[in-house]
Amino acid sequence: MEERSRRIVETAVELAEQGGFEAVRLRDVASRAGVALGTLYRRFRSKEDLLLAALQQEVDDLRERVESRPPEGDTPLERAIAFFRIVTRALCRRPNLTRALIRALATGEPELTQKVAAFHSELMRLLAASLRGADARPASARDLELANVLQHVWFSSLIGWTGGVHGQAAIIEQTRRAAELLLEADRARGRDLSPR
Amino acid sequence: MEERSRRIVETAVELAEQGGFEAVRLRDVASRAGVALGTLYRRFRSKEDLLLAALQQEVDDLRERVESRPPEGDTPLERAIAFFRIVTRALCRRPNLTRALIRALATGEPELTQKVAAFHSELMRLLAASLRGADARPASARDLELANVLQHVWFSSLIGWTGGVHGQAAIIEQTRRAAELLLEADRARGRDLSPR
DNA sequence: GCGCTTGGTGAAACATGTTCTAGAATTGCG
DNA sequence: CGCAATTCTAGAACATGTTTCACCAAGCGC
Repeated sequence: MEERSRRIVETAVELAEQGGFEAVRLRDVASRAGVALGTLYRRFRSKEDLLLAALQQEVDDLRERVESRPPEGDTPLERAIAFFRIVTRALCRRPNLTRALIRALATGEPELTQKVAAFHSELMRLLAASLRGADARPASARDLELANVLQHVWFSSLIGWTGGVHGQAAIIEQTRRAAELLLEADRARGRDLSPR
Repeated sequence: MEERSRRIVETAVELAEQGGFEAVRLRDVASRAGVALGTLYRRFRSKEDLLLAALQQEVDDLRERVESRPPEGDTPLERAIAFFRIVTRALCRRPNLTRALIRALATGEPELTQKVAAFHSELMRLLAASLRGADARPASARDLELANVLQHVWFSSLIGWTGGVHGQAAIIEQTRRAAELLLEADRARGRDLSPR
C-alpha cells in the first residue's frame, strides 16, 4: 500500500482504538494523517471502506503472528481451538477497534463485498494452515468442513461479544464446545483418536 | 406497542424493504408515519434502535408463523434444519430489509445490547421449541448445545449473505452440513457409546 | 521549457442523523 | 371544568459523512 494510504489507515486505527466507530471522524483522520479530505476519499470509497482496509491490515499483522508462532496442538481441531484463542485474545485486547471493524464488516453494502470476502477467505486460509500444523500435511476435506463450522461459531460469537451479549470468555468457550461436539464423532467412530 | 410507535416501525420496514438501510431516512419515516421528527426520537433512541424494534416485530411475526405451522422432522436436528430453512427463506425474501436489520444488529453500541440480546434469546427460544417438536418433551441439554452451534453457523452464514459473500442457498447448505456433522457425533454416541 | 494529465489541497456545499427550542395540543387529576 | 404535567409539532440548529469546485503541484512526453 502506498505511504499516504498507510498513514491514513494507521490514523483510523488509532482513533478507533480510542473511541470506536464514531471516534473515526474522517475530518480528524485526514488532518491527523496530514492529507486533505478529498485525498482520503480518493483512496477510500467510504468510512466503512477505510475501516475494512484497517481490518485487512490487522489480519496481515495476525498472519505474521500466527506464522511466527503457530498455534500448537496434537490434532487439527486442537490447533484450530488454539488458533481461535489467539485471534480472540488479540481482538478483545482492543475492543473499540474490533467493534468498529466488525461494524464495517457487517454493513452489507455491495461495494464492500470484495473486501468482506477477502477477509473471510484470508481467515480461512490462516485457519487451514493451522489445521495442517507443523507436519505440513494438507488438511483433509473433512477437517476443512469442521473448520468452516468452527469459524462460523467463532465469528457469530464474536459478534455477540461486540454487541455486549456476552464476554470474551464466552467466545472461546462456545467455540471450544462446538469443537468438542464435533470431535465426539471422530472419537466415537474410533478414527483419528489422539491423546492430548 | 403503542399505536404511534407501531406506525413508525411499519413505515421504517416499508422503506427498508424498498431501499435498505440508507433509504430509511428518519425525516421520511416521520413524515410518512404522520409524526414529527422529535416524536420519533422520543420513542427510539437512534436509527439503529428503530430498526431493532422492526427486527423484534419481524421476529414476532416469525413466531406466529412457526407456532401455527411448526417445522416438521423426525429428529430434533431435522426439525432444527427445517426451522432454519423457514427463517432463511423468510429473510431472503426481503433482502434489503434483512440487510438493514442485520446492520442495526451488528452496530455494537452499548445502548442496544438489551435489544440485541432479546433477539438472540427469542430466536433461541423458538429454536428450542422446534427442537421439542410435537411431542412436547423438553429438549435435552445436549440438544440445546447442538442448537446453539447451529444457530451460530446459521447466523454467521446469514451475515456472509448480507455481505454478498455467498447466496441464500449457501446459508441453508452450510447450516445443514453443520447439522450432519453434529448428527454423526450423535449417532456415533448412540451406537458406540453410552446412550443418552 | 511547455503543455498535459494526474492527483492533491482547502473550502464550500450538501445530505442526513441527532439535538434543541418555543409554543400548541393532550392528558391526567383535583 | 381548570390547572399542571406531559407529549407533540414545526422548524432551526448542529455534527459528520460525502461530494464538488476552483486552483495548484508534480511528473512526463514532446
